Amino acid sequence: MIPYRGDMDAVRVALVNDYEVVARGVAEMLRNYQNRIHVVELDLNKQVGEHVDIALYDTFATTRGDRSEVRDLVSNPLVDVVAVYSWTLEPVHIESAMSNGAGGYISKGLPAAGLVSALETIRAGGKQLHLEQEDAQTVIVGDWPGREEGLSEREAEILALITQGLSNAEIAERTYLSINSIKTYIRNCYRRIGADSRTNALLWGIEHGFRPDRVRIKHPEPAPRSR
Amino acid sequence: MIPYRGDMDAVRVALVNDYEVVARGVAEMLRNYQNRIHVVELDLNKQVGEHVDIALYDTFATTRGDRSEVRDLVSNPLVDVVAVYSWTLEPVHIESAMSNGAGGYISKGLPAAGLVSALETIRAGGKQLHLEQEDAQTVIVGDWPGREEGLSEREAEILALITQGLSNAEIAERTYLSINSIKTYIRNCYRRIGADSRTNALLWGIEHGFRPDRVRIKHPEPAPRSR
DNA sequence: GCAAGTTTCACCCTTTGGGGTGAACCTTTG
DNA sequence: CAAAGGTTCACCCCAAAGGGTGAAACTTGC
Repeated sequence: MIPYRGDMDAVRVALVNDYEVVARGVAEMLRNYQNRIHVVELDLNKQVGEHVDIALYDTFATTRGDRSEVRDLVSNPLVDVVAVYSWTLEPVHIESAMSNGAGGYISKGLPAAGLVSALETIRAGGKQLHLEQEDAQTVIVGDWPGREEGLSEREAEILALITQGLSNAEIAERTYLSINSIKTYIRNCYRRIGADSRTNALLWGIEHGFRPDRVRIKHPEPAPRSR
Repeated sequence: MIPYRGDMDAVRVALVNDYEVVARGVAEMLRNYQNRIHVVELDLNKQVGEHVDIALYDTFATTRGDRSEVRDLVSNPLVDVVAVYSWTLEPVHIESAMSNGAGGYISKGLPAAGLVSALETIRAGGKQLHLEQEDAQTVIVGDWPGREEGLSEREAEILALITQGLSNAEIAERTYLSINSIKTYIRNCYRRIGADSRTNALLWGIEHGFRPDRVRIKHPEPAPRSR
């Protein structure tokens, strides 16, 4: 009845992040596992537009700070399970995501095989948390804006949040880091890209792919005034 | 020999400013004087690409801070005379422009008729400085980005320079104003557009036409780093 | 093992930005 | 004439940003 048995068993996964290069990087990681993971295209609005077993939500530079993405994904009837994919592994953050309805939490530190295994396990209703790799395999990392320019993923994330217009305090809150860590990243980031001010860094970011592909930038609405 | 006597006498003028809406605003002012002023289109690079009697250089939010635009225009063999069009009328600034090769200086406070008259006079080799209107005519102002959103021209100029990535000190220097004036304008500007930070104002500016149409934004070059 | 890179954080100090108040002058509008 | 708006500036004070130094833990590559 079904032409391909492999496709029938493959986990249907939507990769969700506002930076296409990030989603593409994850897709690239999964390329060698096409018989086990079927990456589903998002619709024109970058939404999950067809049924998927798992929406894999990458937390890189989230454009909303209230974790509402997870709740939105959970409430999408086309999504069976939402799995959060993040470097942040503290229990308080994991709990927060789960309480928002996530059905899985996967560390970005896992190698591709571990990610695949985690997705399959979650789809099958098994263990939800996949935080550590189980053997010493080489971790193949994904992709992010600014990587070609020499930015680490964390540096890139901070710059992306600057490019969204967030203050240092807001970035610290968004990333669960200390303000001091943020300042350190900013310092390093400016040094790398040759910026000497926030506005210049922001403009550099806009020119180098740091603008989210979904335009949900935090900035003020116009204030009309009669003149 | 010449089909239209009017066109033969009309002053050929190129309107030069990095914000198209500004140039368009001036062109609109001159619309009722088409028999006396022929506005010449710029080429695809926004350069003066054909012979003109006068290049009218509007100083709104100049994207270069060293007055090199005037010198560049002066050295363009297609340009007979460069006239600076500005609100700034202090002798020191006028002298600076003239010493850079400008052959005229016109106040933006002149009504359209005064501007037309000034252009004709300059083209004819007469008086170079046209700083005050000679009678109480209604001043029809030009246009600038953000005008529809309720920004005054000065507020818009400051925001445009913020959007170019300049610091307050740099803006003060560029506009010949005190740092305190800049801060006042910024305050008022933020209130009008509903911004609470520079980065948000910058992002607003980008979304609302404050990006120069010629991409000569002051921002850093990439700093490549081997990784 | 060592060096370099990444991540995270503290602390010190300076610079830049931002909100407020007040004031003067000019122009336009009612 | 008065009010409103635009332009310009001073001054006060605080917040946010930014540069520096140091340190710890971990990972990766030589």
